[in-house]
Amino acid sequence: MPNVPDKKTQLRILVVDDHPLFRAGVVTALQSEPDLEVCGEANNAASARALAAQLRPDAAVVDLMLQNDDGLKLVRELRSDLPGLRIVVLSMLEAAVYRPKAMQAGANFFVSKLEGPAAIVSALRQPTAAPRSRNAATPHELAALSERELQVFIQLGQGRSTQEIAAALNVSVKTIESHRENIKGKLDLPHANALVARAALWVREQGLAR
Amino acid sequence: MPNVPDKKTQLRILVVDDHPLFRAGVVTALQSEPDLEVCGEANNAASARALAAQLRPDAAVVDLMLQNDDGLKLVRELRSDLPGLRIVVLSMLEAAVYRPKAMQAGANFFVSKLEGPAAIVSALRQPTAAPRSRNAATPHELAALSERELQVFIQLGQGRSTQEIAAALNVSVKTIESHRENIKGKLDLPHANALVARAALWVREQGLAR
DNA sequence: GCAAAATTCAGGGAATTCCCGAGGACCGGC
DNA sequence: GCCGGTCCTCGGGAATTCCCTGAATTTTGC
Repeated sequence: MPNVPDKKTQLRILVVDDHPLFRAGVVTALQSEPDLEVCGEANNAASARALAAQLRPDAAVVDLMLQNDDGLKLVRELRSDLPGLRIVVLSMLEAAVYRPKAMQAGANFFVSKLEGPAAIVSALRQPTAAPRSRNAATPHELAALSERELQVFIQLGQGRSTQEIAAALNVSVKTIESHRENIKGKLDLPHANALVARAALWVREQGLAR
Repeated sequence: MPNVPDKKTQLRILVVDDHPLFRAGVVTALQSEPDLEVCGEANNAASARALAAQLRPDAAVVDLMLQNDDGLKLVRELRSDLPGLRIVVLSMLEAAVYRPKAMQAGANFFVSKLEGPAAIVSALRQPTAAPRSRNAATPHELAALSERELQVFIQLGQGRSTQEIAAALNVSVKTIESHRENIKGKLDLPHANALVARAALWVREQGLAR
């Protein structure tokens, strides 16, 4: 029943997102384009890699915030597994912070979820930009934070104690203390209270609040 | 052109979500059900209220995390505007935390975005659970704080250290420590980080920042 | 493969937090 | 006028955190 366009020009796409509703939205949007074909869907990193290896799609649309996995790590792995893969990263979070990280991890495009389906379709059709790591302008002040530091920063903003964070991340309290110090350095914050207050506001803006 | 089922049994639904992709997913899912009809879409609180007033839908599907607006506030307003409206709240965030908040704000159902489209459809078809809006208000959870405690609380929220606050108020550090302890007791906060984070959010809401 | 960055943690003194207690001021009620 | 309650102010002291230095290991970037 479905029309079968020229297979040479049809892009086969893998969609990775752990939110069923959101994934459905993406798939619907892509399926309505005749030159795009969703060849697989995954809701976690492991099945994404497995499907990618098996299906060898032309492109992958990957959500950064996977429930149990690290989206950036998945991007790196996919880039390593299939160097020619066109990777479009989606993220709910602030583009200024995560675009550089995503691009550096090997993504070809970054689309905010605030943008519409057209942005994804457009990205998929773009002549493949090299996985340029050179991030464009205005790096957000928090872009300087590493992934781990961001995790700690978020939990601080949620009002958790150093001890609680250490327990949650399964590392020593000393490690969290180090992260706190590094974050303070990168954000130029004078002491603990300023750090927590700053983190709380950011977390609120990002909708990550308790 | 469109099929026109029995108007008595067809539910007219307003979809509110600021993420175009996500909204598309929801709309697609609902439109595929013959007894449901999406009569309007909004991407912010203001247009949601306007559309609700104009279209008078039977139900609304509302995302809790709107970029520039407060989803809970919108739910309260919709409940107040159209007491008979069936409100289904969607949220990316932790259900255990936000379900009670949403229900108290006047929602009839709460669906996690981790659940599929079926959960929304199912919720819309449920016999309406009482809205039990018994909210009235949360006048000032901070009303219990004394004048002095409020001063300390505000400065904590502005990211100042105990020492800085003591200097600013011309009292001993020990005094500020006491105030901190009393505030923690009154607001039922477990430790310093929770206190500062809480204060930072309140200070921002009141426009007292920096 | 090498340099840089990230992540992990230790040691240890300084500082803060946290709990217990307490004295004087103020205020409304009996 | 006495009494109970709250407020504001501090002290002692143990527990905890902060903060700085240093460092080993792993990961990432050319």
